[in-house]
Amino acid sequence: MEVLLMKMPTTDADIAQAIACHQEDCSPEDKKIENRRKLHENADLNPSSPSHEDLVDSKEVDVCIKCSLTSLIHEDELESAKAEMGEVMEENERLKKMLEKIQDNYKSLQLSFFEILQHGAVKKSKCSSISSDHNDEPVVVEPELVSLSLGRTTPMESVKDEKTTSSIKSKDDPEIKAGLTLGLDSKFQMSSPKKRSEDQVKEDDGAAETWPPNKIQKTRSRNGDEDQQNHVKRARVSVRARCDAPTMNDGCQWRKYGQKISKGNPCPRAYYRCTVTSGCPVRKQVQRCAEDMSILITTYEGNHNHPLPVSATAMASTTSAAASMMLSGSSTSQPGLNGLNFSHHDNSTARQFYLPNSTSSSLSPTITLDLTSSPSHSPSSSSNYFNSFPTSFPRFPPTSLNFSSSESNILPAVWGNGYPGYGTVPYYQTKPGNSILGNESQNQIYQSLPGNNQQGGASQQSLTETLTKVITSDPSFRSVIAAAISSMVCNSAKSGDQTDQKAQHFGQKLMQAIVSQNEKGQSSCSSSYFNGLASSSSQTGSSLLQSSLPFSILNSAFKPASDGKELKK
DNA sequence: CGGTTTTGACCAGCGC
DNA sequence: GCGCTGGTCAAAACCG
Repeated sequence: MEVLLMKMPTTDADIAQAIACHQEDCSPEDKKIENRRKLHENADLNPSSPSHEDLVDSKEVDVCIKCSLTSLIHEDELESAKAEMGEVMEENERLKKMLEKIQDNYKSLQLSFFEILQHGAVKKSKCSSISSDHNDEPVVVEPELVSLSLGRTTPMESVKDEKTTSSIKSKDDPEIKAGLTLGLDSKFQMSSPKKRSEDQVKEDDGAAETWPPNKIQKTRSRNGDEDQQNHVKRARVSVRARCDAPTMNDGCQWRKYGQKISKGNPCPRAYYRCTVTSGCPVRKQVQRCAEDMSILITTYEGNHNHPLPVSATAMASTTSAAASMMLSGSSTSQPGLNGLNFSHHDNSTARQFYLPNSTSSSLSPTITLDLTSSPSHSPSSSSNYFNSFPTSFPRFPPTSLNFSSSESNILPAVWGNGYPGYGTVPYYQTKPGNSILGNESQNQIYQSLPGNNQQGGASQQSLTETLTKVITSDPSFRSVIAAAISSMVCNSAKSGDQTDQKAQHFGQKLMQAIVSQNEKGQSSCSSSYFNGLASSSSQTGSSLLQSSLPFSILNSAFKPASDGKELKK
């Protein structure tokens, strides 16, 4: 956003300069035309002048007409450019104010966050002593003790994770264990109880926080099973997107460290490691879909331990929020508990578009974000994803969210763009435990998703209302939706046809509502609110996203502890 | 020359 | 125990 603001002219002088530059940029041919236009303008002013009488040749007349038209076009262009500049300036001012608000709020929230962390550290000691005294009772995990880590792990957070998981260890229900250690770096307690107790501390200061240097890693992987334990327990987020490039440009820097032909797919799977910082534990696997080579399946694993480039935040927030949603779903994956009726499906369903069926993937919780719109390739993505639970599924079944765009199949612009450098906005943190969707929300999601809309021609307004309820009811889902909408909006901005522009406007309104929602902290938002925004913005969603996402997630980090309590139900 | 990619080897987990 | 498979390592090759 800063880059955008820098480039935008803010004064009339800037506009004049920009216009001058525009004129200077004209080709020599344009300049000739411009000179001739001026010549003929003079001639028009003095019709009786000899030069005008010389224009008897029809060709000359034609040229004159052409020049006049050209001059008109140029004037129109200038005027429209000026008008655009004016609009851009207004937009610029709005964005500046928005940015200031966001920065202020971010600072205050950051302060609050660290305060809570400090309080949590004090409470942890109390809590541990209490838990040791009351081993029979389930340990109540304080809201502050739930990991706020999503995407980026700070040492303080990792300490929290450690404490959290250690507190959870005393719980009997393994599902709840998994669910309460939320976050992308959540450590699913997949190992046997014996191993767990021994490895717990090692894991938490190990790869889950920062990937050890290669030599250390090698030593560790050769000597022990810490790494295996870690990678087994990490949540994975798989993103399906149409992409012609060998790999999606998601804004991060990756280094390929391996390639493997996997069973069932002729396309090799490539293994990448994040190289933004040397110790970043994030890895991703990239593989083309066996059934549709145009679909790229990118599976992310781990948390970035560094600030992300602006262009990477959309993907990171999406995957993080999705992971947290999925993990919280895992915690309540028993149908009888909350009737969770979306996103889980068994491996057989997942294999329709080929998901890794490896030993580790069957153990790792995996969520799939389907950003393609290929019902023919993945019927499950539009229907089965949100169907009832399978009667049996692996312990951590792949989980899917379908954000298919009905019109745009191309890769979201946010991910397809270049690498604009690091933003000033640090990677956001959230309280993943908040991501549990209530039944109502899930049903609303179910009903509002394109593939599941019973009334195909439902009005946009009702859809908006439904989305609004869903979004406002769950902060984490806000971020997911915002990122998904952003991707669609960006697609629309690229293609630029009329239908897409409608979708673009809708996305902008929705995202502005999300931003506003976060600013006001309201619990509901009427559809009239969206309507009021109908003509308020001409900005593309990508920039809005940058402002909205951190906000929504930060808000979610401070959602009252009621969500955490819901977890246990 | 430093960073990245390629590629064969190695290791661990799982199923039979 | 053996074979299969996925994931990772590390030396060599490649590239800017």
